[in-house]
Amino acid sequence: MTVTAGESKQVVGSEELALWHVVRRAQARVTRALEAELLVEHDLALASYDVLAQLSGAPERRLRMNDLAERVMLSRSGLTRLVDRLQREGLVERAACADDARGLFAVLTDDGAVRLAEATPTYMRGVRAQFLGVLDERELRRCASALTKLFPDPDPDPD
Amino acid sequence: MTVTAGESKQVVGSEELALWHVVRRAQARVTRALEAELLVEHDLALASYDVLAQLSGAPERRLRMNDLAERVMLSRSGLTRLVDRLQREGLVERAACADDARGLFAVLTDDGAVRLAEATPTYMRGVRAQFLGVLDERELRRCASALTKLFPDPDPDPD
DNA sequence: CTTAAGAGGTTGCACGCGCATCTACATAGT
DNA sequence: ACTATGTAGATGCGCGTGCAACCTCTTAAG
Repeated sequence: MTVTAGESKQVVGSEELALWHVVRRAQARVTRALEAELLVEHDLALASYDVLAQLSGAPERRLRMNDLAERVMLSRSGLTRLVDRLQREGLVERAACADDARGLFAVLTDDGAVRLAEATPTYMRGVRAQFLGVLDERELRRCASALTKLFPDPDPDPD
Repeated sequence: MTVTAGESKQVVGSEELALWHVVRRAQARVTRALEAELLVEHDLALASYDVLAQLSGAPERRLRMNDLAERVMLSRSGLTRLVDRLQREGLVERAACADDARGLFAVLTDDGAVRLAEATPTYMRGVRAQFLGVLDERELRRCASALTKLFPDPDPDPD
């Protein structure tokens, strides 16, 4: 701990903290833009898009609720409600699990697949426009590899 | 648009999208950890910490509500409520603005400064542990510079 | 001075989320 | 078989947040 816990200003690894702040700002910015675009153009929240995308990339287009919750970074209860909504819209179904009687699958319906396909270009465009437009490829690759060291992503990246 | 909006799998600039996903995961992960630590150790939400930090770095330890809202990436109404809470805790005060009768300053109190000083080591430690521990300096600097191009940060970085 | 347009902040409202709790099932341990 | 511990999901509840509407003050236009 290189910190003195002083009155109000201390300097410690400012570059590292700067990166963290930049990441926060970037995330917030892109998330907002993406959310708004998806909502107006496809009436689809970003979290919903995430769910559909994960299911789409999964074998048999189905995932256990628990699994899915982890992948979309939601609490179990949060996912329960979200899947409720998506089910009401007919984009997702629940299916019992043969191996485990208490388990449930969230299954992407055909309608869900269609909505996902419709929304994906918007998603792509949003990310590229908001997030990547300015960066060149080498820098992107460096950032990705650097950050990936820390967070080995469990998603097979269905995009 | 290099996207065909196909059935379920299309590939387009996978590195760029991968970076975006990594950033999202990183942000979520660190945010959660930070929030939890600050909450248990200092009974302070991350958003509250942000407000205190911004005020601490501002001249006269005060900022216009509008300004502050933008810096901490909250809507005006969101900030109104947050400052309400902080004011109830005595960490922040509201002060009228001489130049503009409808304007208000949020002002960091001494108690607020103390709480911030107490919490800052936890914040630092959390960021370093969760976010930076694995990365080496050069990579960090590259990421920072790359991302900063996109998001020129308005914060004077009070840390 | 009067009016119109706009910006700063706050309030009503609804929504999405997490935590704690609960039920149902699973898997030991005896 | 019986009990205990743990896991998968769902529900009650409270909280924080954004959007739209509102009020107040400012600024420009006539």
